[in-house]
This record gives sequence, C-alpha cells and structure tokens, in this order.
Amino acid sequence: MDPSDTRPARRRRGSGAVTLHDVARLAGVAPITASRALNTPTQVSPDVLQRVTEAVSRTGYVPNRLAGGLASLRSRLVAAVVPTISGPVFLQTVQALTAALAERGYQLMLGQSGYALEREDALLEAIIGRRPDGIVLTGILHSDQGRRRLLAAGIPVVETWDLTPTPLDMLVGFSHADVGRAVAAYLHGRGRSRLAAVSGDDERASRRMQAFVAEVERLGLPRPVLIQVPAPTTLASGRRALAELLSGAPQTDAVFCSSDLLALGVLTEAQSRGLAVPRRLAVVGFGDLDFAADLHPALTSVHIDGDAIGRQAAQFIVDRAEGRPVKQRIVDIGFSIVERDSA
Amino acid sequence: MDPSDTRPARRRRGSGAVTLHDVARLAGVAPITASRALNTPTQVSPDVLQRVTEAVSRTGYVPNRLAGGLASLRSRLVAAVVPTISGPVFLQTVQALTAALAERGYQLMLGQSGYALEREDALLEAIIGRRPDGIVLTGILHSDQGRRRLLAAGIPVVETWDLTPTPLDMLVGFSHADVGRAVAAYLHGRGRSRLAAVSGDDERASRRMQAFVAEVERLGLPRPVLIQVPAPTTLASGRRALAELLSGAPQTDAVFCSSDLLALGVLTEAQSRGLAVPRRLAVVGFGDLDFAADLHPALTSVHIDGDAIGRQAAQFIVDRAEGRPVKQRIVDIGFSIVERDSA
DNA sequence: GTGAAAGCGCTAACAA
DNA sequence: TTGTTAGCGCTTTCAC
Repeated sequence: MDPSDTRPARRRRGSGAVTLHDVARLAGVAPITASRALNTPTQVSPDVLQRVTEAVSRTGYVPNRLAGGLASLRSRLVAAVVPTISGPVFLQTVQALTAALAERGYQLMLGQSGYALEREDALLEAIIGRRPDGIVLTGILHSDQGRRRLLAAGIPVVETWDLTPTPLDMLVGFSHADVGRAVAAYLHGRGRSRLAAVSGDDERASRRMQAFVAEVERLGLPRPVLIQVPAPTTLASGRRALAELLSGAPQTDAVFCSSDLLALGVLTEAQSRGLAVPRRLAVVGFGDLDFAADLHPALTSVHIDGDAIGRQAAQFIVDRAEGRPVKQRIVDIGFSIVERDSA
Repeated sequence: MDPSDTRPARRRRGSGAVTLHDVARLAGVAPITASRALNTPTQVSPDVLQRVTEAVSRTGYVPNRLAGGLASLRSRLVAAVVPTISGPVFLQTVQALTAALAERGYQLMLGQSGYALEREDALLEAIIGRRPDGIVLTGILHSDQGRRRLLAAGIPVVETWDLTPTPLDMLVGFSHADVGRAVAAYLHGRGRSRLAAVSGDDERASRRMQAFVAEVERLGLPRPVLIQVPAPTTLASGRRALAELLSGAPQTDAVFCSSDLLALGVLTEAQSRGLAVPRRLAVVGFGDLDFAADLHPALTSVHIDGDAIGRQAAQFIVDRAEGRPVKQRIVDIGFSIVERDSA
C-alpha cells in the first residue's frame, strides 16, 4: 500500500450542504473568522466582513443551528406548551410569542399537553432533549414533578396566564380571583341580583368562579347558581348550560361565562328562545376574543392582553438567554372589563 | 512542568448534563453500545439492554437531540408554516400534525409567514438552519423561489389545503374550484336564483369564488354579486359585507361565504335587521368549524377534514425521513357540503 | 453482539 | 484582528 496515500480509510459523507468551511475557504480566512464575521461583525475588519458576506451570498450558505447550538450551548429554540392549540384562548399569546421571538432570531417549538396525561412525560423529554433556551408554559403542565424537571435541566421557565406568589421561575399573568370579584361587583353595580355562572371545568376558570361566588355572597345577594361544563368550552355547551339554567333557576338575570365561546352559546340559546339580552338576561364573557365586539348584542367581556403576555414572555427568555439580569420575575398584566351591550 | 500531568491546558465545560458517556460508564459498556440499546434495542443483548435502561433511569438521562441530529443528519424536527396561527382555519390541521408527529417521536416547529413579506426570507433561513426532516406548508409561502430553496436544501416539502397538478414535492388537499362549483349547484338545486358571494381576498378563496361565479352563470342564473373583504376574515367584515350586499342587491336570496366566521357575521347582521334565514336568505359557510353546527340557525357549511390533512402530512414526512418510499405523492382529501338549517 | 475511531458543523478558549 | 486547537454529544463506519 502506498504510504503516501494519506486518504483516510473510512469517510463519512456530510449532508452535502455548504458549510462554514466552504465559506471561509472562499473568503480566504479561517473558519472561526468567518464565524465571527457572521455572529459578531464588529470583531472583524471591514475587509474580512465584506469578503465573508460575499462568500455567503455566492454559496447560499445557511448556518447549521444544530451544530451551532451544540457547540455554544445555546439552541435559540424556545418551547411553548399549551393544553391544545385549537382552543382560541392562548392563540394570541402564542402568536405574539412566535413573532417576538422570530424578531430576535429565536424559533418556537410547540407542544400540546392537553391530551393523554401519561404522554406528558414524553413531551417533556422531547422538549428537554432539544435543549431549548427557555420554555413558556401557557396553561397547565400537570405534574409538579415535570415542572421541576425542567428547572433541573437548567432551562428558564416562564409560567403565563396566572399569578402565584411562588412561581417556579418567571411569571406573567393576572389574578383569576380578582377577575371573579370584579365581575361580581360589576353586575351588582348594574342592578343585577339573581346571578349565575357557567364555567369550564379547568382549574383557572374554577378559581374565577369561586371568587365570583364568594364576592356575590359578600355583597349580600343570593348564592349564584354554578353550572360546570367540560373543558374545552364550546358554543354548544354554552347553549346547553343556559337551557339547564333556565329550567333550574328561571329568575336568573345575569350570567358570567368562563369563555367568550360559552357566552356566544348563551346568547345563541337566548335568541332561539326569544329571551331578551340584556333586558331579561345580562351576559358577560371572558377573553374578549375578536368576535366579541361584533356580536348582536355586542358582548361585554373580560379583556386579557394575550399579546402583551406573549411579548413579555419572549422578553424574559431572551434576556435570560443573553445573560441579561431579569430584575422583575413576576409581571401582573392585569385585565379590564369591556362594557358593551350584553350587560 | 510535570510531564505526567496530562491534564489538557484548556478545557471547555459542557452543559453539565448527564451524557451518553455517563450512562455507558454506569452500565459498564461503550457509549456506542448504550446508544444502540436506546435506539435499536433489538441489536443488543437483553443483559446489556437491562443495564443501560437502569442506568438511564438512575441518572435521569435525556439524550441531546442537537448532537444526535448533527451526527445522524436527522433532526426529528418538522417545520410547519402557516400564514398566521390566530386564524382558525389551519388550527385543526396543525393540531393533528403536532399530535401525529409527537406520536412518532418528531417535534413541530411553527413559523408564521403572514406578516411582513420581507421577513419571509428570514423565516426560511431560520427553518433551513435547523435542518428539519420536513416542512409542511399550510397556506401560502409567497415566493416561488423560497419554496425551491427548501427543495434545494434537500428538505421534503408537503403542500396542504390545495390541489395542483404540479406540486413541488408532496401534496395533500382538495380542489377549491370544485368547492365553488358544488356550492353553486347546491344552491341552485335548492331553488335559489339571486346568488352572491362574500370572500376574503386570499388566493384560494378567490379561486373558489371564481368557480362559483362561473358555475352559476353556466346554470343560467344571473351573475352573482361578489363582495371582497380583506383577509383574515372576521365576523365584523361579514356583517359589513351583508349590509353592503343588501344595499346594492336587495334581491339576493343566497350568500356563499369564504369562511364560517364571515358566515357568522352575515347571520348576525341578518338577525339584527330581522332578515329571516334561511327563508329570505340562505347562507353557506366554509370550513365547518366547531361552532357551525350549534349556531341559530345551524350553519350549512363546506366541511374540510383538516385533521386528515394533518395526519397525512405527518405520514408523508415521516415516511420520507425513515426512508420508506412514498408511492402516492398527491392525496385529494375531498370535501362535503354539510346541510343544516341556514341553507 | 460489541467496540474503537472518526467526524457531523460549529464555537469557546487560548495564543499570537 | 486573526488563527490554532479542542471539543460540544452523538452516531456512522469499519473491525472483531
């Protein structure tokens, strides 16, 4: 065998894609210099920058972020976990999050935790395995142990859409109890006295409703009728709930619904029965989705700024990833009752 | 200097996380054997499998998929691009896609192409940089060049929600022209003759409407009035559209809407004007969203099986990624008109 | 069935 | 400012 044949016996073929090496060779610099030209352009001379930039556009080079992430321990990937994306509630938050992250060069990975509790572990493994720079929990991650596992992996966690004094890490949300109390006071202030609530059976909605009920009693009104429907809430369950309510408590003059979709169902059922809203029945929704303002009658609803939640969550994670100190780890985004025709 | 001090002068600290090396050491095997125990358990002895499994659970090892993807050229990541996630249309598809992929050990990365055309390039770079095993285009990726760039990168592409004889790669959808024609025939068959259409100004909706108009004329009816509203369509634009329609063409006795949300707007406006549906005006929606069946009157709508689209797209990509031949690259998922009370 | 070596494509650490 | 070297953690290739 020819000893001058230094060609290694085994070769692995790469992807065939253009690599930083190719770009560097074309630009006549070392790979690390090309890397710097792309990532920290201020650290290279204008001449080098120009040559590398040109080499990139000539070759159509796209950096391999798997490799970059592996080497730098920064994946520029952020995971978001929602119960299910087909519920409209968190959509705006996820949308704002995606956009805010994209602007800063981060990408969103989406996971659904809602179905199959036993698969939540698998979801977490899939997430942790990607070494994301952060995780945004939107809605519930069921097991406490799971959430701690994220922290143990050293991944920044942002909990959203809720407010607890003891967040795992960072948090942006609002007080569900305050919402319930505020709606009770609002309806009382409008002269309603026979109140009821229709609520999906998820934890946060239940907390809103408990506070609602407690506040109504504190105000000296009769204890509200509470109707639970399965989550996710739908227009159909709203219709059924009103039917049930009217047969059990026909005196009811106001309903607080745990979602705008439920409220739309209540409005629909009321309309189909010729029940005047708001004259005979006031209806308040939650979420203030796009369509709320344009319903007939226009729906009074609790407005949550889902957009701001998403943006703040992105800010939290990017700050952490880039080593900036996060001074305020809890942000209360608040809420407001948007008064329209239905109440 | 002590020559026996073989400690390298420079050290980079890893993430500190448990690695395959740690697991292998604990199990008393070589790293590659541990790798095989995890990925292709049939290739190792039961004894080794047992020891590795135990070592994994003792250490809480979570494989680093960035490293795995880099080495194997398979990221187990799939990108989905939608115009915007807050439109309800593609949600079911994305949800089914996410679930079907998760089942097979793949993760979804979500990108929004809807805003800022000039940022579409950036989105594509972000996607390609992650070396996904496939991309699902749901809705439009605007530039033809962009789509070809994906192919050039060797990434399998599935186009959805449409049908063209010349897909880029793989495709699962239905014919928008057929939908338009079918709705025209349907309304004609119900004795309606003064037809109109309310349509978002996106390309697919326009194709449905063009075919609708053409078919109506072919059937010998007067040319339908066509009202365009900006995409994304909303309840509010549906209300405005009906108002406009009634002032311009008060004889109209049937409206085909390009989305259920528009149809809900039309129903709402009709109700607020005391216009009887379906007696005076028949309304047909598109999408058959969850709420359609429970509206009052229940909405007749074109049903698209978004779930099946998502599942088929996942199947396409996973088959490709795992080297299985894809025999049928175009799948027509069809559609149906669900007859309810509104038409 | 198991293992040693090499390398996926990139960047941190150090040196000049 | 630029370059050299040594990995990041995993899997492929080849050998036993």
